[in-house]
Amino acid sequence: MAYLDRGSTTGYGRHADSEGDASWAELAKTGKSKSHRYQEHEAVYYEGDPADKVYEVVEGTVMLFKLLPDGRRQVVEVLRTGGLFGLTSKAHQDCNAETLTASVIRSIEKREIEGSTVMQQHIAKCMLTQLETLHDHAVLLGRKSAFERVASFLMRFVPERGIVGCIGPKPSGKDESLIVLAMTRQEIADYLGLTIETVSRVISDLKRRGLITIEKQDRIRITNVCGICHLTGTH
Amino acid sequence: MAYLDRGSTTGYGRHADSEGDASWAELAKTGKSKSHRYQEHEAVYYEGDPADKVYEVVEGTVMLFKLLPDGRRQVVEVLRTGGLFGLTSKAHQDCNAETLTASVIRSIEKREIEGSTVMQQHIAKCMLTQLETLHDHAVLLGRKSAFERVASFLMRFVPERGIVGCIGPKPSGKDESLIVLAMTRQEIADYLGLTIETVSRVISDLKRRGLITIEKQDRIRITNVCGICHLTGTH
DNA sequence: CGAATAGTTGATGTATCTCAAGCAGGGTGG
DNA sequence: CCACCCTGCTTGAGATACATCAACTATTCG
Repeated sequence: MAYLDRGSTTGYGRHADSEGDASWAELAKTGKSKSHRYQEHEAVYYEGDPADKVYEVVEGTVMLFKLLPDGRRQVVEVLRTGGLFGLTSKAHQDCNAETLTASVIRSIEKREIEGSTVMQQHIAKCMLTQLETLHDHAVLLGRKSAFERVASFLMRFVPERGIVGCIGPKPSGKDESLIVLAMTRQEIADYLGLTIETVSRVISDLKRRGLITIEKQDRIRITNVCGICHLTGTH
Repeated sequence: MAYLDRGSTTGYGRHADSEGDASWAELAKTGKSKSHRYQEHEAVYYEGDPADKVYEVVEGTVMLFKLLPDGRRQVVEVLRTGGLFGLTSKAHQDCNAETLTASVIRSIEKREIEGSTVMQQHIAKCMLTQLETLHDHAVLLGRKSAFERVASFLMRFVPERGIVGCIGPKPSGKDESLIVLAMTRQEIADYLGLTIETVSRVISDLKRRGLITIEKQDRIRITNVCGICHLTGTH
């Protein structure tokens, strides 16, 4: 695997990297990493905690967020299987980390990593993807309307669509996709820099326009993927 | 230098890392990196260009920005001496890179880096800082008011202040700082997710309140650093 | 000096927030 | 099993911060 891979086509928002898993598995065998099971909405660490470990989402979903003194919250990253977090150049965590769903998280002492080139390269690869995701998110937060934010958010869950070179719906029939948000309205709002009411209104409106149907609060069926994609502002 | 340094106290927005320079200088000696001088507001590369090099700001300031199809622009990073860019996991650049001031930029082919552990560690260190900066910026874009955004922006230029453990003004006399923005109002607006008019109004208001004085458009004297700091929303 | 460019200021519009009430689903206990 | 409650979500009415549109002013540069 090349250090700065020039051939990958990792999609928007995907942090997983199957190639890299080998190195973690290897470390796990040597007993140098610890896995731990977390419940839904359980804190992994808090901003300011000593930052001596690196964490990997083995299973589940984790969010990183920051709080302002008056209670305003911004979710800065949402990590899925394969995502790394706890990465910081400082002695203390810069974010809070909390599970969104029940999760399994593996942690490794940072000093263990110093010896492993493979690990370092895997971490570098993950950071590159995170950097790109954060760039896209800055555009979303700085320049997109509420509709565009929610549409972009929904498209994150549709694999192989909404990315460069998207070929549109399969010629065969329906352009649907069932997605599981695994986030409350409040978490979505804090991720998209909106209020819970605005998120709710936009979703209701998309429903009214026949672009989506709500199956169960956090399970949404996009009945017109292309329609949602065109609302993202990116295309 | 530890891979994931647990003792650094690099300040907000500072990407420079004097320790790492040695490795670049080393590569420069071997003739594997190229330096190039750029004018003010000259493009280094465009979004979609092949991403086969890594760049370092040797001197000057560089911004990375993204464009939406309708022309909306978001500046996603502002890099100063020591900052690295062109880092991406994909085959193509995800951003546009343009100088803000006349600059000297060094570039290295990505494949040259694959052999150098020192280089890789330096890059990793820089990415960690960028990740933290982008987290802070997400909070700014997602949750801060126009006043808080501009105040936070101004505080970026005041070294050793507005960071955790800030001890306030020196007991001796004035709490001043002269800063050089090196950005037009439009660039500031596109960085802060605002319009040029809003940026202008906020700056005028800060002037009216006696917190700053404008010396020359992009040279601002903060006459009350603590006052500005308390407007950032972070403290 | 005058044109071109960048920044400021004012008047008005509107997208999103705020505040407040109502609704739905899921679990609990009588 | 159903009434009740709790929590999360939705919807409405009104307020507001910021954007937009437009005119004006300051600065830069030939």
